[in-house]
Formats: sequence, C-alpha cells, structure tokens
Amino acid sequence: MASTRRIGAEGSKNRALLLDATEQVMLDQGYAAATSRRVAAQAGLKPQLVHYYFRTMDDLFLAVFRRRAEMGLERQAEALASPQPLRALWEFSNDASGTALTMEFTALAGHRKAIRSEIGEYGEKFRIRATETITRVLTDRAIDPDDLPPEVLLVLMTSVSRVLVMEDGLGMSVGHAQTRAMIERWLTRLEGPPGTGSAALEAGQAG
Amino acid sequence: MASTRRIGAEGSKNRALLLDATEQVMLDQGYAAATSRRVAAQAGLKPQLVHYYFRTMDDLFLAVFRRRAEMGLERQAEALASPQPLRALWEFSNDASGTALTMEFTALAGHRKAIRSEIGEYGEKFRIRATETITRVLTDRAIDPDDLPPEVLLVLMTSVSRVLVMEDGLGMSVGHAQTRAMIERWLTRLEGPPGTGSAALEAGQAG
DNA sequence: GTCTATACTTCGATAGAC
DNA sequence: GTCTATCGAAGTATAGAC
Repeated sequence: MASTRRIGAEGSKNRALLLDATEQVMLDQGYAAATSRRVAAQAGLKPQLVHYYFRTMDDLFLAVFRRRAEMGLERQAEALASPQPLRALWEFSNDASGTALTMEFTALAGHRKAIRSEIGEYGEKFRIRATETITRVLTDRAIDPDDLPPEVLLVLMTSVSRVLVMEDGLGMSVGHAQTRAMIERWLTRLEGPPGTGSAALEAGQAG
Repeated sequence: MASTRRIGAEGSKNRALLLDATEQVMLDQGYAAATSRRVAAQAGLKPQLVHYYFRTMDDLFLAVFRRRAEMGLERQAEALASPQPLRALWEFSNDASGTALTMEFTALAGHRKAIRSEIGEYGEKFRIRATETITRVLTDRAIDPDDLPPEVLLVLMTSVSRVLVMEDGLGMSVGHAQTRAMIERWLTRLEGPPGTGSAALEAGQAG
C-alpha cells in the first residue's frame, strides 16, 4: 500500500511551473540532472515542493511525459490533416527541442521501468495513427506498397530526424545537409513543392 | 592546477575490471546508474578504488569511451575491407550492445562537456573513413552521386540501425521487420546476396 | 490546500595508511 | 604501487506546521 500523504492539486500554478522546469533542465543538462533540487531551483521553488506535487521522481517524469505526449498526438493530428501530411510530419519531427526531449525520455526509460512501457505505447500509437494517412498518400501517387511500405517510410523519417538532432547536439555535421536535401527531394516528388496542395502536384506532372 | 594525488597504473588488472564493470552497468541500468559505488560493486571492488584509478567520474567515462572507440575503428576497418563493405557496415551497426552503449554515451554527452567533443570527433572520423569506401561501391554500381550521395547512405544506415535498436528496447516493433527487409533488398541490389563477393554481383546482372 | 523542517541515503572526492 | 578511512555535498522522501 502506497503512502497516504496528501498531493497538491492538479490545477495548481506551481505544479505547472515544476513541469516546465523539469523539461528545461532535461533539455539543458540531460535527464540525469533533473533532480528534485535542480528542478525546484529552475522553478524558483523549494526542493520539498517537488515531493508535495509528485510523490516520487518517477511520478514527476511521467507527468512531464504525458503532457508532452498529449501535445504530440494533437500536433500529429493537425499534420495528418494538412494538405501535405508527409511534409508536415517531417517538419514536426524536426522540431529540435521536441525530438531532444523524446531522446532524453528514451534514455531515461533505460532504467525506469515504470516509464519504459508508457513511452513504448505512445510510440506505437503515434506510428499506427500515421500509417493510415501515409498509405493514402502513397496510393494516390501510385507507389507500389511492396516497393515502399508506409511503415518503412515512417521509420525512415523518424530515424533520420532523430539522429540528425542528436548529432547536431554533438557538433557533428558530415552528410547532414545532403541528407536533408535528399529528403526534400523525396517530399517534393510525393507531395509537390513546399506550400502547395496536392492539386498543384496533379497539375505539375499530369500523365 | 589539478590535484597531485597519485593514480593507479594503466596496465593494472583492477583498472580493466572497472572499465568492464562501467560498461556493464551502463548497458543494464543506463549511464546515470554508473556511480562510483555501483561500478565498484559490479567489479567486486571497494568504491574508493574508482577514484584511485580515475581521478574523476568524467575520467572514467572517457576511458571507457576511448577503449570502445578504438575497438570501433578497428572493426570498421575490417568491415570496409570486406568483400561486401555495405553489408558488413550494416551488420556492425546493428550490434545491439554496441549501439546501446553509443546511445548511452550520447545521452551522457548532454551534460558532460568534456565528453561531448570527444564523441563528436569520433563520430565524424568514423563517418569520414567510411565515405571513401562507400563512394567506390556506388561508383562501381554506376549510381549517380547526385541521386544518392555516399554520406546520405551512411546517415540513413546509422540512423535506422540506431532507432531500431532504441525502439526494440522500448518494446516497439511497428514497421521494424519491413524496414529491415527493405534494407536487405537495397544491400542485395548494391552488393549482391549475402555471403557473396562482388564477382557474383557482376555475373548475376552483367550488362 | 500549501509549504517547511528534517531524516535518512548515496554520491564524489581526498588524505593518508599500508 | 595499492588500497582504506572519512568528509562534505547532494539526493529522495516524509511528517507535520501553517
């Protein structure tokens, strides 16, 4: 049976401050630096408040992750509903801070079992939701799903964006610009040039 | 001026034990769990010995990384010299524990500046060394470097292998088998079926 | 509902014994 | 050349005051 200690209200302002502060510390110094003391300092609060709003540090990390996951699914839905879903998805997954946070959580999951399953489930949900739309795009373009299955396209896009963000953080750059240019060419082939709807694509290369 | 405290000999047996133990803890529980006490416990030694052989924890992590980096460059050289360098490179980068360690170090770099630059330099060196060989493979296959620059192929391969290993660890699987199959097809197109030299490729589709 | 005083654990690191 | 005794700082978490 868990402790019966009281927990701060969900709507509290300081609780939100702590969530923001945790994200910031994770981005600036990595998840391992997100200790109760440092998070509190970043939020301008006393360390003990962390344990008032979140019983354990795992609870805090989970709350941060869930807030981000919710936002992520919303932004994904917008991207999938846009005129150029692939391009929108690519731009979304290239959001540096979002991707960096995802990577921190992935690393964190390595030794926090409570968090691992939650991240895995979110990742699968995210990919499954996108598959339907990608399938439609490829079908419209008359791409044989045996040549390029939609799931593969998704794995490729997220893989490349993550590694580029990761390597940028390490000061690496060999092949980055060329890879981005190549993806840009693929996107244009599949959805037309940036900023156009699919109609432009039809007109541009009918027949 | 740094401390003048004495440091254990490089060839010492316990020093090597500590390096092994650190890798093991990083793989099992993540880099944040690699504390002096836990590393020592894994090695069956007293915690203070960590600080005898390595002045700071950063020194320890750097020593672990350098040992791995050296091994990595050697294995890369073998792969590049093999009859199917692309395939050998792909298999090498799919070594789960090696990739997992690389990811731990990447995460570690997020808040250890001394380590970040070293990892970045190694990554660039690794990629630059591979570029020459990949260029040759693509040229032999008459692939226009504008269609597929060698650096892009390298970024794609390392990106996918890393993310697949990462996601496997999270229990994710959507699109994995299909992606591996697709890479397998590309490798076969570029270097022939597994286990054959380039001669077989020439014979198989001459003209 | 909000926050503080405080207990207990673990950490990195050093000085000095063998 | 090798290892131990020990310290001060930092970590998580709880009980209880406002």
